[in-house]
Amino acid sequence: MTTPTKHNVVIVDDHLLFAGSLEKLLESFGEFNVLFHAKNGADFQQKLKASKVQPDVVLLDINMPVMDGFETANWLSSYRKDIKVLALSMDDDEETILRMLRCGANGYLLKDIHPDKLREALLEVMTRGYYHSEKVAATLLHSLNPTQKKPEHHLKENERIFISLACTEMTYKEIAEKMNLSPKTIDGYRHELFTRLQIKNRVGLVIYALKHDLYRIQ
Amino acid sequence: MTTPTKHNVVIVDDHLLFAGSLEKLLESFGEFNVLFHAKNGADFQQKLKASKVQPDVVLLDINMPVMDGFETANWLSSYRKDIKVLALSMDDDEETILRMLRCGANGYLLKDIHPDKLREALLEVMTRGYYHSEKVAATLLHSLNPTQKKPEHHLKENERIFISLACTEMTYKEIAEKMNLSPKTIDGYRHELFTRLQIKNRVGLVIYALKHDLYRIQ
DNA sequence: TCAACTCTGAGGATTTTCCCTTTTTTTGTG
DNA sequence: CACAAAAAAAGGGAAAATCCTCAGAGTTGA
Repeated sequence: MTTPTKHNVVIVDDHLLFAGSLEKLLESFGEFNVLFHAKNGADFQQKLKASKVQPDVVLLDINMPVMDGFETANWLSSYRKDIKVLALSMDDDEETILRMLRCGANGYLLKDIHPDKLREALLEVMTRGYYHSEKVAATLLHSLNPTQKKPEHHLKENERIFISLACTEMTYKEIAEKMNLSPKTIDGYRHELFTRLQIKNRVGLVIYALKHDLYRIQ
Repeated sequence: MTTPTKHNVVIVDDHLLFAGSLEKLLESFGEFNVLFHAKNGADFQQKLKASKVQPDVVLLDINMPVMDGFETANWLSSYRKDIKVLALSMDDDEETILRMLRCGANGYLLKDIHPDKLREALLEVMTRGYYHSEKVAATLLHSLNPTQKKPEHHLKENERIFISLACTEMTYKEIAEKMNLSPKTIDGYRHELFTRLQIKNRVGLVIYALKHDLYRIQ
């Protein structure tokens, strides 16, 4: 696959040295043309609006002053969806990766990758629309499997039932009827659970239930 | 990149005709060797345990009798994690795709793709560990952005704050203090919201908040 | 058999929540 | 400024939730 015209790239990074050398690297590949640099999101917004040529891809650092990568990606994805965003970061924790992707990044690259990977990622993000390294792909898949939150406190069957009913708009009296128990027994359940789970009121119970998957919204 | 030995593939699909032609296709690529066929998950289990050579990749149909693709992938990912699973299906709905990935599939292919894509997917799933078509990648990303459940009821800033505080174990009096308002004002907020959102008590408020992403667990 | 334990539930007190109505204060606008 | 609308606050009262202590009925196990 040959490309007649070069792909236009913009680099947004507050570290001049890094941005500069990144440009050299990109140009050494021969397929890319760096339109301009920006030192943060706000700077990027300005320069992008002023630029006659629009970039195909933006290499976006996450940690920046003034307007960070999250904000910038968010803005760009509403401003021009066709411009691809490749996030660059030192950070490989799930939280950050997912947050960046949620903000509309089309790919996520760790800064410590081999230069060839960068080329691969850039090309892929343009042809395929996305690129994710093994690490990121794994993270994505992992995020699908919400870590099994097992209730550490051993709950009896009736307690389980009571908790899920407590997550509805029923009063305790109604819950008692539904469970064919005296309201006073329900009173006892509640008190026991409050003590055992170290919570103070029904809201705490609802939050506990949701955290431990004893009740599901919708 | 050349491969000295061929990659071993197993096909699990109840449609003999499809499985047979798939084998021919794979062998026409020259890089793959089909170890055996199985007509469902149970059949696959048996044959895998009996086989001396272990496959590198399993092409797994989803819709099968006896033991479907979900179950099979699930089992395989606990039995032998190093055997890659490439799911094959006619189904392109988000639900199915995500479910299959959750069951441990390393890739998801629609049956109506171009044969070349199959080859690409097989090679990629072995080298990279995963493969996802544009459609699937888009689905994955989409699943990150839980469809914006926008509060249909327009909420004022203070109402928003109040709601999220109501999701904690604070009493209304404490919430009032935190918001620098009289408890009676909070009383008013609550009553107004109960009426407007058609809920009966604080639990209803918590549930509403969670549904509409005004409060997040953890 | 008897002590220990669990489940159930009663009595009674206090606090919090919930509801309805009215007043005061703040805010926005011509 | 003046006036209307919105927001904040208050009073009073009923219902629900919360917090104690205690007791009987059944089960279990040494």
